[in-house]
Amino acid sequence: MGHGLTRHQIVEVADDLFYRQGFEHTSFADISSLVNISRGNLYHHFKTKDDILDAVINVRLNRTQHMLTSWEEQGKTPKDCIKSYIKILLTNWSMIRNYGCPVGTLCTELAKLNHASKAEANKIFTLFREWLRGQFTELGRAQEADALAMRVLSWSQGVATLGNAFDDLKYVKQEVEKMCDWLDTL
Amino acid sequence: MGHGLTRHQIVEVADDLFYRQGFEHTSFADISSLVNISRGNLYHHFKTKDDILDAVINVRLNRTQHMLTSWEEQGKTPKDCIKSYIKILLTNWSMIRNYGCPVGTLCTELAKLNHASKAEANKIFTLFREWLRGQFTELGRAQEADALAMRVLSWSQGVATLGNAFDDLKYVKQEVEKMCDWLDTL
DNA sequence: GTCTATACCTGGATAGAC
DNA sequence: GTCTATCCAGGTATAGAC
Repeated sequence: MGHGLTRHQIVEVADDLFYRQGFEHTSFADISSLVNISRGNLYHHFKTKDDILDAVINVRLNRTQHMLTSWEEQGKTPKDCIKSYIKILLTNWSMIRNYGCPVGTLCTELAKLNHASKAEANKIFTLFREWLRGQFTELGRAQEADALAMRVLSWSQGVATLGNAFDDLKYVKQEVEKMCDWLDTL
Repeated sequence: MGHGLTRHQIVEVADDLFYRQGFEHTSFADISSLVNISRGNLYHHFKTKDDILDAVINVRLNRTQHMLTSWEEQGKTPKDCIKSYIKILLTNWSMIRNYGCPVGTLCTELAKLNHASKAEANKIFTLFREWLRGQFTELGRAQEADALAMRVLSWSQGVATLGNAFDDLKYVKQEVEKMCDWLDTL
């Protein structure tokens, strides 16, 4: 199992394809052709497709953690931080529009496949949940912090799903505004 | 192309499998073995897998339409009707828990596959949307009826996705209550 | 570490006997 | 209408040469 540049590229490409095409729909041929290595060579780096998935989930967990940390560094108040989360609906709109929310769609796909890594994928949701809970706690809402975190999570999930289905940027913009307004009333 | 009992059974089984396993993950072998016919025979009834999908979407559209009509017959007020919609989260919890929302998950899968029938599947969302809009209009909220309909749709979508990911019935119950309370304040 | 070749299986789809 | 046999493409995975 390599740990070098090629392996890194494989995970990067797989991450992208799993998001855009779905895990199951992505083949070894898809990945290897984009990395410019042979199919057989892929197996030198990863024994199975499930191994690639685990590596992808790990990368997503790390990337999410870094994003959350950088939001905390940039935002002055907890509300600023939470708004950074809300606004990814717009920041990533060009992707969400076509492929939905990367977290939600992976979790639902793995749920249907009854995949062994389903629990790992769910951890990405948990990461967001606990971070949001922390922000609401800092806001002085310790008692209802988890419920508020879930509220923000589910709101954005719903908007991502419907924004994707109806391909409606205007709607997403309105909802993002509503969410920010709602947050300001807290 | 047959129109008899077998064809009906095929669509019924495919409907169930597409929901539980996903469209792509469901094979002709899966369907034919459950209908107790040979794989080859399946092709007597449907030329392609996409044809089966179209038939399934059609059935779902019809079923949804009937459900909406029966809600109107049962509910005395528009709020009763909307609550019938909200409560499917609990009525169908044993399925949502494992496989998510049948409408949302099909739409996101077809979006990733860039499937020709994506637009057809989205019509199920539209059916709910327009029916909800009608209910809010009757409630005397004509001007904001569509926005309210989208609000209800996205709220339930978000709750279904997170309820599925965290396998949390208690959370779903709380959200259903919150949605009903919110509706009562309108 | 990288590549080719290849085994093996499953899936979608067709042809033709009954 | 139903079946078997079969084709072909594509997918996962392995062996072994370089």
